[in-house]
Amino acid sequence: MPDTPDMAFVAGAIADPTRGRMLMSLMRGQALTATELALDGGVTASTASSHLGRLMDAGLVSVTRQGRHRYFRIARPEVAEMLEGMANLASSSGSRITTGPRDPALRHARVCYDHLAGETAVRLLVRLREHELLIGDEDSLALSPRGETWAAALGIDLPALRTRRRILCRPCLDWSERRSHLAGSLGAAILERMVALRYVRRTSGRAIAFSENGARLIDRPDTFIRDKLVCRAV
Amino acid sequence: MPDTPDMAFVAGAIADPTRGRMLMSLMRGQALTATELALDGGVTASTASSHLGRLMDAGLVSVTRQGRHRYFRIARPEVAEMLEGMANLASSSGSRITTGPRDPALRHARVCYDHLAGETAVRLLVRLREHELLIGDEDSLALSPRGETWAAALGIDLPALRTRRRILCRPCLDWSERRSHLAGSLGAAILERMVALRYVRRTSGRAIAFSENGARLIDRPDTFIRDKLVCRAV
DNA sequence: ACCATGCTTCGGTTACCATCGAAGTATGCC
DNA sequence: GGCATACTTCGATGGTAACCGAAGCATGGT
Repeated sequence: MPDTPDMAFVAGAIADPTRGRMLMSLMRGQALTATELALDGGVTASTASSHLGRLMDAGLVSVTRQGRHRYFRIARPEVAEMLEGMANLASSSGSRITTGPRDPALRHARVCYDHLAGETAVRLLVRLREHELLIGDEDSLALSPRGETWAAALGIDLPALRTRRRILCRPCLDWSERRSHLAGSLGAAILERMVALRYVRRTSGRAIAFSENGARLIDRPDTFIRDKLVCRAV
Repeated sequence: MPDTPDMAFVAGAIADPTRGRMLMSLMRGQALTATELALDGGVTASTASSHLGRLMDAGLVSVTRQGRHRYFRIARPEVAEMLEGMANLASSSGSRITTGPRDPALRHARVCYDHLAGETAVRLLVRLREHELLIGDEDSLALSPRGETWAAALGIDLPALRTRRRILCRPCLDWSERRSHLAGSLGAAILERMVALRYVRRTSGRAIAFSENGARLIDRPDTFIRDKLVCRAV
């Protein structure tokens, strides 16, 4: 366990309502400009600039410059995971009222940093386990050999994922559904491939919409991919 | 993702060096009195009392009264996991110098909230995977059928563990070794059993010492348990 | 060159928080 | 009952941080 001063410093970066709102906006997985973050945070540009400096000092966000625009992102997946953990904790410490987004579209499907969240994401995990593409309990997941074939067929480079020091199959508690969906590097890769294949697209804001193929992949991940392979073989 | 004010409030509870030190002391897994925490935090009793109130308000610690003593603990395993994540993040954001405890005894074996940490804990995970008691990558673990038998033989009630909403096999980055050891409800249960069997005992502070049986369990988890079973069958 | 836009820096104001000593309350021991 | 210990509450003090408007700098468009 490392030094506490550093931990308090990192926690301090999160411990302000304005910076918290900024981080939540960034947790949608998209880069945002300083002006956008000022709006989301509800402060002026000068205040936002100061806050963004604090977040960068703490290593929570990184910046890319493009002309006069400054684009900010969550710095690393580990940051997103820690923020998820803290947000879940914060939520569960309070009342028992329904938590998570109120907007039905967001409850249905949204992005949680870099992977699918919402009802459809929970259902996808259920289906993957029913088809024995993922094995183990909901709290202890691993890809089966069949799952490896499935992921490769979807176009996911598993060896590349495994070179990264990041959990492959990480259950993430979906607070709106109070069940888990799939996070980790595999969860991120699945979303990435679905975007690339145009099986999903972002609607305004944070919700996600599925194409017909995307909906079928969610519902019948095994047979959907098998049908695709058969079509290619013919 | 829940509301940001709650997250900022929780982060704010951690965002003070004194409270950070208190939390780190509690991360050793033992209950501590207010006076002990005042000493560890380096403040007077009145300051400590105020800080402990803040930590309780945030749901990070809980208190048990026994006569005039107040015993504080980390409130829930989820809190410990979030603190681990944040501490690891804080450490990795900085320099590349060697992190983790300097004390060789602590590097060798210590408790990280409720499970074994240190060189021996990393070695145990390696051995469990070599013997195919745990399968999957270091970043994606699950118990094998052989592993289920092994855990039951050690005296671990797996069905009971599985009723809990908590990850069974969770890799936890051991910062002193920069490799993973086993956390999660199984990691906690293994330590609990080893304590009950007197295979390990706490030394002063945070380090842990192994009995001969404990050392053999770490080195040869499979054959050690098999030998034990054979002895019982004779 | 001029103007607009995005963003940063500066300086001032206000509110909040961490600290402690003193006093108070509850518990335990003799 | 008296004293010691553990801990909490109160009030005062000092320091820090969040906020903003104004000014300044860099980039882009005409």
